Amino acid sequence: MKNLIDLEELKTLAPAGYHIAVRMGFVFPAEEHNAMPLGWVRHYTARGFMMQDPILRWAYAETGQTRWSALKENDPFGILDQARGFGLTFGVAVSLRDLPGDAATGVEQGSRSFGSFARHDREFAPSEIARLQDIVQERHDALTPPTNLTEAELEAMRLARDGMLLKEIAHQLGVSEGAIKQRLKSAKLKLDARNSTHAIAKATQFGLI
Amino acid sequence: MKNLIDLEELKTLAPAGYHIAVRMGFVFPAEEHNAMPLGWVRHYTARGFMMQDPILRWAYAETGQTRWSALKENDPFGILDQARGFGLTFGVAVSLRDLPGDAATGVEQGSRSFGSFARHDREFAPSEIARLQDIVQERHDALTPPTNLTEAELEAMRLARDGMLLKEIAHQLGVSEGAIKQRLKSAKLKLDARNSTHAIAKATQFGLI
DNA sequence: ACTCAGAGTCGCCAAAAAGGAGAGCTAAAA
DNA sequence: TTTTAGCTCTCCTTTTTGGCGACTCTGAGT
Repeated sequence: MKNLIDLEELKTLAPAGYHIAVRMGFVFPAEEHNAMPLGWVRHYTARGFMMQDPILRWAYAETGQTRWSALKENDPFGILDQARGFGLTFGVAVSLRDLPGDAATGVEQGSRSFGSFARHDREFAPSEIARLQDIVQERHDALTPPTNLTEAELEAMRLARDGMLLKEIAHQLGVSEGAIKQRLKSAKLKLDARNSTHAIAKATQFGLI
Repeated sequence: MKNLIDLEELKTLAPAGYHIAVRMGFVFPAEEHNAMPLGWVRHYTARGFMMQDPILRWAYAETGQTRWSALKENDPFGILDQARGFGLTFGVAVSLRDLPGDAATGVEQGSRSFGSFARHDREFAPSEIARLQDIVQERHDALTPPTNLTEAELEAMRLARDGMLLKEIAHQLGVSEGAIKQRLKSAKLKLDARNSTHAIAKATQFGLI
């Protein structure tokens, strides 16, 4: 899937780094964009900060926007202080979710997306925060998975993903090669993909296969 | 990539459910297997339990094995009690990581994998726990990514993943179509893949592209 | 009961794309 | 120097794709 995020704009809006997680599932997101400083990522990962991170804690619990500075009292491990040592001085987080039962998305349980953005020099302006929220919302919407793929189409894609030829897939599923072509063609159409490789990459990122 | 986990065996070992995350990145695992009860997943997700989950907290901080019953004193939100209402009565978690700087894996920062397993009727036996740890370790090892792919090979796969034709990729990168074929061929060899679609699926799951 | 639309299946054909073998060329490592 | 890995190219084969039409089945509406 093409990266639809304007990386230049994000680099301008959050010059010190950003982290975006789109459509969280049970525990993990459908897509992740991580441009936090490498030193911070190592520091953070090595210490397992994830479970104490006040930003993630907020993002899982709330919806809307917050400056990191508003989370200070909820940071017993001083993670925000340590982040400052990596140029992550001022920050803002946005979090959003589908409405539960939103028929348009076909997602029963609304899924959540959030982003965290940092700069070194000053607090974020309200207009910048609004734009960042829009960016996360756009990506959230872009990853709304199609729900009309049939099990036959998904199964054909699963086997193609594992490197099988059309004739092998056809034999394994007990149908003609033409039928497999038709299934993949239909899947490409539904996924708005240019070829089978593209369709399979998209379906994988959607968590469909 | 084929699912190499013996689902039947897991179903026998953890009849009430299991959740395995292999090779965590910053926030995101290379692979996730979730067979927890659907009701529990909804309950858990809707309430954002992830950030308070004593099992995840343990898994991010420790290495080895632990019974859920040993985590009770570290569960202020009573998540383990609530899990019991979904048949998740007895449980065990295992967590493991590469040694930092392990040359064999080529991973600078050792990555972490963990699993959580549940049954309704009794505590897990030590031999069962050992077997579960082996299963997670096997999967962890299976997902050791190859490190010898060149940037040229990765770039060709990225563009192919996004649906571009070989001639388009060649034009965009300013080389011949034959060169792109050669790069993909080399990538297929290194990834032990049967064709480009397979190679791209593998590279994606390894987090290489 | 009847028609209609849509989805799924299949075969055929021609064109496009991908894959495979082999060989030359270069730069860096042993 | 020899070796090795990476890149490039050409020629040829295999696979995939797109377009067409036809058949079946099912469910919705008339």
